Amino acid sequence: MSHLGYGRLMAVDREHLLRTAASLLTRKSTATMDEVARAAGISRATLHRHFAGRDALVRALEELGIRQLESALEAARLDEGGAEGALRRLVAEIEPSSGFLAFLVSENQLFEGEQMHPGWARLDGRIAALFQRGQETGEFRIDLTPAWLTEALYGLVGSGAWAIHEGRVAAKDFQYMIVELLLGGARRSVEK
Amino acid sequence: MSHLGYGRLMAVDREHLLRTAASLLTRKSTATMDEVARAAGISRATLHRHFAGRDALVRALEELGIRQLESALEAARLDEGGAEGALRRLVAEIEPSSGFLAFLVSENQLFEGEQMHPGWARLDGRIAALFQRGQETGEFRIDLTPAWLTEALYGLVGSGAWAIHEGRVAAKDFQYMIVELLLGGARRSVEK
DNA sequence: CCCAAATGAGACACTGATGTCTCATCCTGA
DNA sequence: TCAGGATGAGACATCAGTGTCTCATTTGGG
Repeated sequence: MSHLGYGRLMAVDREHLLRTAASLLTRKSTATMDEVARAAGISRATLHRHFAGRDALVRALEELGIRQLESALEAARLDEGGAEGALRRLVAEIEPSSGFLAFLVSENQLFEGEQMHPGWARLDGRIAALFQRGQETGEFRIDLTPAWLTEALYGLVGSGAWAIHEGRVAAKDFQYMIVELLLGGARRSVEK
Repeated sequence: MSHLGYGRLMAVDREHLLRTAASLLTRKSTATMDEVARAAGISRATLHRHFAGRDALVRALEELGIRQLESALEAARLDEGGAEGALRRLVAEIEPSSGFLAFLVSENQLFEGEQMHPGWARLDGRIAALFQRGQETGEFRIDLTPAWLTEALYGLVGSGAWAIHEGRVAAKDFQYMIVELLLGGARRSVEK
């Protein structure tokens, strides 16, 4: 018998379907429902049976992205050790999802007006809290607000993913580029 | 008689029309041709008489954005004085166009595959040259490539514009936030 | 082996946006 | 004043994508 949506026959793996859709839409944000279905190796009819429409699909992808970012935060153990080390771990954990997250951010801007998923606010808060902790321990400067540093992190992650995608920088430098710029800036400091 | 597109009667000011469209699309990137026309106070038919289609309009807007950014580069006098000062002037000059440029960047990503306007490459080169000059004078660190610093600048400008639009940070802090983060980073340095 | 669930393929209507066209009207310069 | 260019309003066809539906087929558990 079925409990909650899981019948006896499970030909399509919803999670795998979502990840395939995420991968495709990361590359081509305007992909059609038909293209998404084909990419996942299923028919458009079946795709519609799992997600009422494009909107529902994007919403589900949004939750996937939130889960991925939450996992990254967990894995980075933001509360442990120095704030700088925590930030380095965070960027490293975010990297695999960076392209997908950039897609979701651009989609979110389109949802403007409608209420956004509360998960983003929670995540923003946790990242901002990391910056604030760094400020309180004296590691980070206090004239840049945690909110701005959080936004800047998103922006740099997006720029990094894009720059790599365009071949302007090497993929292996992702982490270093972002963390070094975010932490140290472009200015050549004296004590280095 | 008319020479090249400029007839005797010029009821619609093409430049003003473009700026109105830019303003609207900056706020609502999915705006319809009809909405663009209404925003400019003209009919859809007239809009089509000036721009063959949505694509042509976006292309024209792209050139407007390139012109604006070029003007910003000129006004910032990138070759004068220290690289840091030049960068501060550049960000200040870019600020008024930041939202519009962010729109164009997102549109450009959609044009992926087709050849992009050569103006962007020229601008990228000029900005990258500024960072390189800073590296050669010893002002900037050399472990972050000019190409990455250029991308990072775009990303931070976009994040700044977005953060202000969302009300997460104050508009008056735009310049300071971006330049300080880009130059000095979040880390609290010793000599400050 | 059998049945029910799940899927694939395709037809269909609907929608929103686009691009084209016509015609009446307005405006401006000569 | 007048002629021609420019505009506004609207009709129209087109197109792509979406959402719904049906029906035949496949699949896998009991």
